Amino acid sequence: MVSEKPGETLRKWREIFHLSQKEFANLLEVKPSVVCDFEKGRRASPGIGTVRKFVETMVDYDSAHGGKIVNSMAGSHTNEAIVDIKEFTSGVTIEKMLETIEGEILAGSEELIGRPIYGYTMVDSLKAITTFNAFGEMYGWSNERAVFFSGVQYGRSPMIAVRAHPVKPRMVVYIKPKTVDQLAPKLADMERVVLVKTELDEKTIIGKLRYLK
Amino acid sequence: MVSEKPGETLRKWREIFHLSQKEFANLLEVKPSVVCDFEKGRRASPGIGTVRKFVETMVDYDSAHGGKIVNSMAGSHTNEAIVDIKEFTSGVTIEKMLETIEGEILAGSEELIGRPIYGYTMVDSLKAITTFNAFGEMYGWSNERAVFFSGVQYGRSPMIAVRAHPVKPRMVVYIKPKTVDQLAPKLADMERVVLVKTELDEKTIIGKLRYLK
DNA sequence: TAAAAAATAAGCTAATTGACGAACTCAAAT
DNA sequence: ATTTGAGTTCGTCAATTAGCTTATTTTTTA
Repeated sequence: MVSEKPGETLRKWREIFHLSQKEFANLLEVKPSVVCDFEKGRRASPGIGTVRKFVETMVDYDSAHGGKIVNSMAGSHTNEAIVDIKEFTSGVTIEKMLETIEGEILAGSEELIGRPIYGYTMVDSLKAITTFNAFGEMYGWSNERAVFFSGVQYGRSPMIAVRAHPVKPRMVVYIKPKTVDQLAPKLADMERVVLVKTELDEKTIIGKLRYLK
Repeated sequence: MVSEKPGETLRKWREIFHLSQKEFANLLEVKPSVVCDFEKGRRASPGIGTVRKFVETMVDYDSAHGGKIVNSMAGSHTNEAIVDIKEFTSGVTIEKMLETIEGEILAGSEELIGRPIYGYTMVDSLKAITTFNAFGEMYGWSNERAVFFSGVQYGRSPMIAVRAHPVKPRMVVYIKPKTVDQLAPKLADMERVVLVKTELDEKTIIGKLRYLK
């Protein structure tokens, strides 16, 4: 929608949802001419409020009819490996994060822990590897984030995965690792990632992180 | 950005790009107070033109600095940015491809242009970046392929993306670039990639390539 | 602690949006 | 040949945005 021709995009969507201008206008509680004006680009730069209203109306309409269209689009492959994924509304420093999760630093220099991160992803290590490529969906809207791995044995494969993947998080946290192989901190240093372990369990961590914004 | 609080989102992004309000305002060619107004929500529903301007400015700024941030986001999510992606049923030489798209070579030695490629991907540079999906899904069945970039400004960040990504195409085509930064051919040479520009537009190219098999 | 930088706030103008409704085109159906 | 319905155009107008300038407050940094 944020394109040169938002009107054309809007029209495409309306057509996908099989709505006439009149029907759509009724749902929106505006007159059909308004819909037309937008589609034909009389208003070149609609406010995002308007855009949101339009999109929400179509989605609501679709859910009320069984969600056929939306479901067929959403990557409904909810990845089992991803336990939790969240964005913060503002940056949280790695330092702050460390306190919150009672983490112990395994790798990462002083300068790195001042950097802000904007969200986190919690992954079940075993599932991430055995099920298909969870690493693609690991990143939310920012990769300036922390990635938590649970079910860690030696902490080798998670770091190798991070190393192999083109997108790097800023912080990797091992949840209750059995032991930590000496290779892991070395890889973390190479990637300039802060590597941390915590003895808290998954639920406790999620609970504590809820109050970070 | 199309959220309840576009201002907060905007700020988050500005911070990720490590820009002060003043710096960002300078890039946008507006006064700092304007940036503040948006971030603090004095304008609740900015036009999508404004949104686009803001995003493009950040992306351009990033490209001019090596595209670190944008490149590091590559990998996840869906594929709005991919305009077209196709596999040939047999190998087509780069030479043949050049003729077809009326391309002009910017980098790449004689020996390279005899190599066969097996498909192509056409990417909208801006969308690749603004929709955060980018270069992860660029490769089809074979990486022995051409990658077309449309919406190229200076051709810097596309080549840097290629350089950063573990999988390399054989051929990179810029569709109607504004200008081509001298860095691009250098990077292409390093990667042993044939770099080409064409003045044909996307649709024409897709049309012509349809008849290659 | 003082000075500098960054961010907010407030007030103002011009341009644009968001909405309406009436008149209009164009195809298809009667 | 006329009706119907979907879509378009356009004049109008209040509300909002986009921008400026000039303080003022908050946060950093020296």
